[in-house]
Amino acid sequence: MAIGQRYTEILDAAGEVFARRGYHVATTREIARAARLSLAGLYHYVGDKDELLFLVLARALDTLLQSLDQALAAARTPEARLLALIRTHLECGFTHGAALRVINRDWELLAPPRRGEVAAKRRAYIERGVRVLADVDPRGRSGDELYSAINLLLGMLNGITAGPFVRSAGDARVLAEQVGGLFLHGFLQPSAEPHDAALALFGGTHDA
Amino acid sequence: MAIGQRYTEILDAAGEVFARRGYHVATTREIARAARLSLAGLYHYVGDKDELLFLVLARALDTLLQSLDQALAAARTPEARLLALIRTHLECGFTHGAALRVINRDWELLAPPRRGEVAAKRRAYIERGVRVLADVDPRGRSGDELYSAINLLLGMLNGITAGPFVRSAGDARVLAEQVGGLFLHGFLQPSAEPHDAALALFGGTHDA
DNA sequence: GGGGTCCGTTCGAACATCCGTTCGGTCGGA
DNA sequence: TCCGACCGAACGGATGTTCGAACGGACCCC
Repeated sequence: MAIGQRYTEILDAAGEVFARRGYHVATTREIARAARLSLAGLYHYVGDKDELLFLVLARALDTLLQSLDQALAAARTPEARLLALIRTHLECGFTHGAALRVINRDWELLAPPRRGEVAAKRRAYIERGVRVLADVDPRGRSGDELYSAINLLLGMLNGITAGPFVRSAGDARVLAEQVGGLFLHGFLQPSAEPHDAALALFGGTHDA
Repeated sequence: MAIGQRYTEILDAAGEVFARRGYHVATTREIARAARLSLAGLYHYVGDKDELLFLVLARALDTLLQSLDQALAAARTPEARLLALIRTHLECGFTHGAALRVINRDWELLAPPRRGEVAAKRRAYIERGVRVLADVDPRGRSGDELYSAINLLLGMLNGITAGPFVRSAGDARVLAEQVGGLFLHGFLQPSAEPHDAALALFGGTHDA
């Protein structure tokens, strides 16, 4: 492949616009302008608005999966692997927040043939999560239970990255520890770490 | 007020269509058809598509808040109150799943004046959650920490109700216990209850 | 080296369609 | 006769998409 540089620029622009405005509010004209291209020029590179969304989603999921595998390989203990998963997810949510937001909100808008492909990548990602959870699980939970648990965890993480929180990548590390601690030991855990100001870093779900 | 019955029928239809298709994909013609009304007939009752979304959201949030207050008043211990919150949220997500889905996905699409009103209701709901969490908190967490924690919890719950899980209201009770247990005691908790098949009730995030 | 020609890139302008919204009018009961 | 409920038909605008053409460098043949 080794796709042209112009091509990736267009995908970057499209991803940014999709994330900021949502698939249906974003117009092809707006995307073309963001890519510094005329409308017809955009259609020279891409056949369809749907294809544009697909490319953005596929690329984002690929880098997310790649980052995850890299982080998992570097971690030693099962617990560290879980922390790595959480941190990677948050980091991707902060740095490429644009793309991740599109993934969670707009991927169902894809036309069926391409949606299946994106769904497969999503499943692969969740599959990784299940294996990580299985390793830290003290009691032998069933696959379905682990599947549910990882969905709960991802729900928490997406709740963080979806809202207008802090977006510094530096926060991801300390934030991951907090979230991981809560997930592993629960809200009732007496007092895990003394650096408790971190959870206060991100706020709530506000409006404009 | 005591709004006419036809009016609430229209809101029901609109909420169902919004939930199934999303705000921008749903057309006023589709909503009119679902309400067994002509297009112009729909506009006799409602001035705007935006107003329609607002009414759906406002009504859903009102019933959610009302159900929550009712459940909270009936619960005795702080822990029971947290369970009640979780169960109410899940029940609303299952029975009126349509509306809740709209709340989490489409409320940002409202035009600014009405969006503020909905945001206020949202904040009121979260405020309830913060107070509930404050009561079960063993260490004295700050308001911001509690705020973050309730957002994490709601993220989990929305992750459940957003996906294509089981929608029977009977599941909500046992599911709430499972989720509540996980949130309070953590994933590492050795073995809380023996009835572990419940978490397996709901599946993952699939496609069509 | 020069003229000709292809081809990738880019554009302005339009086309077709769909969607939110409105207008004028009909019908039936008070 | 009035009035609210309801409808068929249209209007205006926005949006995804396409068409035909211009520009410019690469390559070829003489």
